[in-house]
Amino acid sequence: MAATSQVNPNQGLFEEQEMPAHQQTGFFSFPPLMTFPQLGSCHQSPKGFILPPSLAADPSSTANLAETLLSSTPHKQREDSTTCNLGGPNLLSLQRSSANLWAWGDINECLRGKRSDIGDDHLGVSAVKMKKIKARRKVREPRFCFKTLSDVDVLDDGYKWRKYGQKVVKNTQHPRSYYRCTQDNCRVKKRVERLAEDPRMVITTYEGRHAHSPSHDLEDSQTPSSQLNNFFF
DNA sequence: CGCCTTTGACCGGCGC
DNA sequence: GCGCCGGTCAAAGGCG
Repeated sequence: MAATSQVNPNQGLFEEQEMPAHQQTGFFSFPPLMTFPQLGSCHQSPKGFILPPSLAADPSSTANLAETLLSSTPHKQREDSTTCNLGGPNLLSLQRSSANLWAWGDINECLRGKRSDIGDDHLGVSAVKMKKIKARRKVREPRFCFKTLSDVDVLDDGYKWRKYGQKVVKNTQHPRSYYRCTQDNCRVKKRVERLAEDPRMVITTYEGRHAHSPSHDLEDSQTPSSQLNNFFF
């Protein structure tokens, strides 16, 4: 896919700036229209990015886009959790919480569509719950997740992964797989599972940031991911 | 032989 | 304190 234009680096994808009232629900403030080299344009809705059909239909491109989004997150915000709200097959949105809430259970419920008000979930938690969350709060890597319509579980995001575990989680028919980046000194992990309601959808959750370029770069320095990463930083 | 997946065991957090 | 659950470990086996 040819790039029509490039992202203005000064836009600061995840800069916390003049958040419109209607977006102050935990979502990052995105520019209204994002154009990703080689991936095409993504219009922004109050809920996140609306992926063009060509992009939404391509799992690899979606994975690359998600990686790009995390790559462009300012350091101070990477300290927070960044999760993806799954509003639909073509919607990719990232959610910020004010604390590093390590509550996979919440995310999992989000993924299963059991909650419609994800923003309120994080912003309106009870004091008791917050206390418990803080108690279990640890220094964790930034993470985000997204879903993709795909026949294959592992999307080609340009990195090389090694599977280190598989688990059947409660109330799901499909096992969850755990992967680690094979690169030395890279502690990035990802989880892959199928959406309970729609097994055609793959839920991919990334944790951490790669300290290296995608493995494809070793063979081809002109890959989209390389361009994107170099572009943002 | 090296790298990978598989899979049961183990561990720690959490709710009751 | 106990049991459940998710996440990780590590041994074993497969594959190129």
